[in-house]
Amino acid sequence: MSRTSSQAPEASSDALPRQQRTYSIGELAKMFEVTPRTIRFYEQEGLLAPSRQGQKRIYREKDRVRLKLTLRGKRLGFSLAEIREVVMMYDAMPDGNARQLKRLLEILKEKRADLEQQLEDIRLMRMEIDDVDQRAREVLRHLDQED
Amino acid sequence: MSRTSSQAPEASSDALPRQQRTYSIGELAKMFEVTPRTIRFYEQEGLLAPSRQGQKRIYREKDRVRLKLTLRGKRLGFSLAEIREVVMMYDAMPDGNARQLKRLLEILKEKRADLEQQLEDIRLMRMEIDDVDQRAREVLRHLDQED
DNA sequence: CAAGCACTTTACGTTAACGTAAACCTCGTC
DNA sequence: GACGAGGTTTACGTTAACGTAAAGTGCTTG
Repeated sequence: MSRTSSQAPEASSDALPRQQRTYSIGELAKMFEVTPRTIRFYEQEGLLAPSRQGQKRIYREKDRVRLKLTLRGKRLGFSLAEIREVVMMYDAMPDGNARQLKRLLEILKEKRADLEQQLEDIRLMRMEIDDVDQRAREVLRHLDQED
Repeated sequence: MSRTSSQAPEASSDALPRQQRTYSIGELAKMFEVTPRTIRFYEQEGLLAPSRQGQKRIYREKDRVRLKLTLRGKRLGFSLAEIREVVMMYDAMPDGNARQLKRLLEILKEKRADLEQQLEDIRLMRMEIDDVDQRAREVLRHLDQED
């Protein structure tokens, strides 16, 4: 697992309201500590849809948020397909028909269940780590005393 | 599929204390809902080391616990390499030298940090899921009223 | 003894999620 | 006008974590 990624740093110099700012692919990449390749790949997988200015990709606030959510999902071990499933349905919501919406609710329920399972897993793993930690410190203590 | 209840094949199979029980690869596989292939693969990757009885693998309680821990780690998105790192150092602990032990403590610290990050990620993702859920239900409510 | 399991090894196949390389634009600037 | 720093597409390469298929071993059961 990768290191903890910080909260998105505030857009620096300009007094532009976030909603109007745009980002280049390189900016986003540095911001989230991923490569441009990764960002293009996510687009190819249907997770991002930046507009273009000539050939160049232009990312807006919405895209930045999506990328943030995507990376968070990844840290939690979700596949890109799973993430897309939620993200796309979220976008299709406003004009969604009832069946689509109910399907969405189901998916959300599943995801929530996954998260609960993870919480339990984390709890248990924490305990085990603490245990190993304790033992290791104890062995160390004995080694120190031997000298 | 159905378990034909024949006469008890092996005596005292139930009364065995867990510590003495052994498992076949198939038993473990069903127990954890993975394939035998997966278990063999984990062995090949140095995460399990069952003894043999002739050609067949014999799993003891220790192996079962290891498998459990491994699968939990996987659910949390850790790679097999990461899991092995901890598990193997744990085994090397009793006769470990100081440098090894300190390295282990560092690794544990990292893992703990990962878990904390995950807790935060889960918290945020929960909120977002709740939000999407809310919106979806609201849209549904309106659709129902239209009829 | 043939058949059926459960197990074994060997080895090639597959998928997700990118990495990496090549070859090409398009600026601003020295 | 050469150049370097960004960006672009296309396409092949790589790694982790298994899946899958083939061919063999050993037991027990009708």
